[in-house]
Amino acid sequence: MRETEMLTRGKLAGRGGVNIATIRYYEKRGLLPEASRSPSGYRLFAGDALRRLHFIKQAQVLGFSLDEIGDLLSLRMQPGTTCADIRQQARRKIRTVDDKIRDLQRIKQALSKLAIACQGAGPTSECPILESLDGDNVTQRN
Amino acid sequence: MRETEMLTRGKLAGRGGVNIATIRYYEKRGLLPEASRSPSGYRLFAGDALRRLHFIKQAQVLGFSLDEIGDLLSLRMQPGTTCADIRQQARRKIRTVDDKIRDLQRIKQALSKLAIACQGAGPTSECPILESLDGDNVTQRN
DNA sequence: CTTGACCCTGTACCAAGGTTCAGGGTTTAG
DNA sequence: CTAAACCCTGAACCTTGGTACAGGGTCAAG
Repeated sequence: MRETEMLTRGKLAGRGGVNIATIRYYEKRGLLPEASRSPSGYRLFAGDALRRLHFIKQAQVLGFSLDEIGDLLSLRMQPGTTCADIRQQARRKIRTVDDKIRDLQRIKQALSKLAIACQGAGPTSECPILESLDGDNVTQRN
Repeated sequence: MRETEMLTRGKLAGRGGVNIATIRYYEKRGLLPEASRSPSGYRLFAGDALRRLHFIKQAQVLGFSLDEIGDLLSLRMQPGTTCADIRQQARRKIRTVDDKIRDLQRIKQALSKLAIACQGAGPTSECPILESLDGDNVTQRN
């Protein structure tokens, strides 16, 4: 293993595609590890912080809140937890992910149906999106 | 078709599982149709408002913003648009939905891998969630 | 040895999505 | 006829997830 390159806050932000202030914010929230510091007090992040940052951003797009993302991240990391705990947590998350996927597929189907139903060149209002999109047979967590 | 039952704001909120104030808020944002009013000024929603409310809540869980949900809803409804417009919009949405599904599947896989890797009863830190979850080969819209 | 591009901190501010409040009518059960 | 339980409005307030600012050090190029 070669010495992982250390990143300043600005570089980490740049590579992660986020605002520089966001890094400080995530660090404060515990989503990024507290960076070590240079003699002059500059943050120095190890390369794994970048991977974490990517993960956070990805999960966020999928509708996980920062708190939930914190949970996901801490599945690893916890010093007092057993593998069984982690397995259980992971399975819980898998279930909610599955639910989301199912709901998205339903939406997708509805949209496709709409696109197909809408073959003509006529005016709208022949295009019943609501009728296909709803129906309350839908996952209702929360 | 029997007369659809009219719902007051409170009933609609109750059946939709949302705060009563939310109804007013959605109405103002144009996500719910403006309700007709009783002689004394009480809102009266038709049954279709409840279906819409369900749809909004569902879509929200999936990471759509209220603005995007507004777009989805207005795919129908627009008086000036042609079917071709709608088809195009629908296809755009389908693509973003597909992306979300793909990302979720990636996360799910990672979680499954974690659950499997974590078969033992040992202590944590043998459970590398980050290692499986990331990898920057991930959809990066925004 | 200075100037521009960084970095530090604490604090203020912002947008989205709601929720609560104040002040006031309405309706319905007892 | 009155109290509880609704509903109305405008406006203030709250949480989440950031962003921006002020006031001040640091470091690398010229």
